[in-house]
Amino acid sequence: MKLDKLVGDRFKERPSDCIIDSHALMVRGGYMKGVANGVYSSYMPLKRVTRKIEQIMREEMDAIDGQEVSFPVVMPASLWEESGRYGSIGKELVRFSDRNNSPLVLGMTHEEAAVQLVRDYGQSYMKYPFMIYQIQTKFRDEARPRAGLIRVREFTMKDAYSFHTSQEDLEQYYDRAHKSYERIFERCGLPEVISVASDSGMMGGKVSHEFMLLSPIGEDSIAICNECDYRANMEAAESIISCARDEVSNELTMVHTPGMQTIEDVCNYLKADQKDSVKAVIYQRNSDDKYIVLFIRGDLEANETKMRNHLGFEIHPAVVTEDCGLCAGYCGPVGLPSDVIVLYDNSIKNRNNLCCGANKVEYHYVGLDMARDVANAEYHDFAKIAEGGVCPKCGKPAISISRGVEVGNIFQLGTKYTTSMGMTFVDEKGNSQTPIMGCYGIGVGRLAAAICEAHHDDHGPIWPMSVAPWQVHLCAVRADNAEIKEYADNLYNALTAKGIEVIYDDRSVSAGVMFSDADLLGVPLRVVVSPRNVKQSIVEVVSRDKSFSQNVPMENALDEIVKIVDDFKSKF
RNA sequence: CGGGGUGUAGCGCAGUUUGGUAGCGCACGUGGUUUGGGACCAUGGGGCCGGGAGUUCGAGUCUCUUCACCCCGACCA
Repeated sequence: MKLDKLVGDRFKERPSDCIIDSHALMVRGGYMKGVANGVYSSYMPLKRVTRKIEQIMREEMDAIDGQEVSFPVVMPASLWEESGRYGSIGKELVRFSDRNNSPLVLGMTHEEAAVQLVRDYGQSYMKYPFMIYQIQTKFRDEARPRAGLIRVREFTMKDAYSFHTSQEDLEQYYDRAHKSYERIFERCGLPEVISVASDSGMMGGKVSHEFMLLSPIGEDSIAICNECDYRANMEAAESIISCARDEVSNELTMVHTPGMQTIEDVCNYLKADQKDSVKAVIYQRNSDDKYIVLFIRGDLEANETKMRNHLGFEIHPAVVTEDCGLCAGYCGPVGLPSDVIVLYDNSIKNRNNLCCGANKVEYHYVGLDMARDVANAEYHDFAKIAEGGVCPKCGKPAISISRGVEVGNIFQLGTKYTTSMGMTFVDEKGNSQTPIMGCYGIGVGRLAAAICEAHHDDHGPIWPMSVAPWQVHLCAVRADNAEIKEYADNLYNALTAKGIEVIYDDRSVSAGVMFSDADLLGVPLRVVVSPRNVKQSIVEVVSRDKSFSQNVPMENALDEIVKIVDDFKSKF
């Protein structure tokens, strides 16, 4: 490819609306262009990167016995009604109608399509297990796309679905898929991606993992134990709090606390440790705005995901009105109105001598004894794990919290879709059974952005050889010089003939422009033909990250460069 | 959906307070001088100042209204 014909502008200034580096560099480097909020077109360099990522995914999916298939982007609403998701999913699912007023949806995920494709086929246990996958466009009408390709509305995803006759078989395959994912990220130049236990949310099923690139730009918080191998999404991480109890319980006493509405104010005013306080966090049920009050130790945060999972319905932070019977800022477990749902976190179980709201404006209690004063409370884990928290696995207080970009996930789906969509098979004994599913997804564009985010400098991306848009960036400095031009042309043709992917810059521009463009394209190896080098009868070969530099003799530059490229390919 | 911000050339921005010929830098075209880290001189092309409605002799600027985009939050199967 000749650089002077490469469609897409590269420029110096960072676009003002790009917050993260990968987005800015990919816009500046002529990789992509915004079309609408969260919708992008790709120019050739990005297309070549994602094509290589997709090819790696194909090879790894095929290696675990996957079969590539293709599902439709547009599906009839009736298919989604079978699983019940047509009604249960919110506005992220785009719904529209065709000319006959038949309702349609845009595919945001393809469990339904996968079951529809194989349910007639998979009627005998002998057909199992099998896995089908596709690499295709999805559309999710996200409330707030952001950060370039990290969170978009339209994106390409590799999604895979496996079908099994037993939980054991699913678990065995799930483990293979897990290892396959590790290989994919490693081959894409991101060996640092880690898997973390995650909350399965409304997808159904129990066990799931997210593959995370640790990065401050990430949208997820991850709890990592510094003492053992425990790693979990904050949403899923169990919070363990030791509950020491004072020997003597004081009497429950109401105290006047004028204007003290926050737990911090109250504790300062009462000279109490926040760990000896109970705070109320108030939510409402989405369906009818019924109030839900969570009581939790004052220094801890509520984990809304755990609350949702326990309650089994959606909630949102409450709007506390004057007449709802709850005193904002003074809400406590004693004397609460009876028409609210009350939850108690493990962190206050068995505690005594606590301070809490008195359900009376400007009053709090001290001397609260949970066992004595709130006798029939049930305690569960509703707290967010915190920095320095206790590891659920090894028990040491060694949890640290990091941010991460979710580049892939795997779920043990169970029978949610096969049951709702009536997929069955006949087992060895002639009994009808429901197949068990797993699903496995990776966002292609997000992975490309994550690679760029993890591997770049101020001047541009530094693509790993395995996903780089080209393998060699050939610069003919002073291409207006006939000797330079002829040599570089020949080298370009010879390298291309050897099957090496070369982007060739023979423009009559200054070296600065040439090198800046090369930096933005991030090709791992740069080959420079220039008057200075010709004078010494050499061709210069340098890596994009500057860790490698070698001058090869002009007369056998071709063979030397081929050798260097092969060497780089073997190191990804 | 709540809060904040921005819309002026492909990109980055000034001009808006106080209404009076549409500007600057980069990029792009042409001619020339340059040539190892985003060169220089000259000279060009490119704008419904996001859209609509108003006020006014006159609106990028004032009023109303809409739309789009960005950020924070909520949501995220």
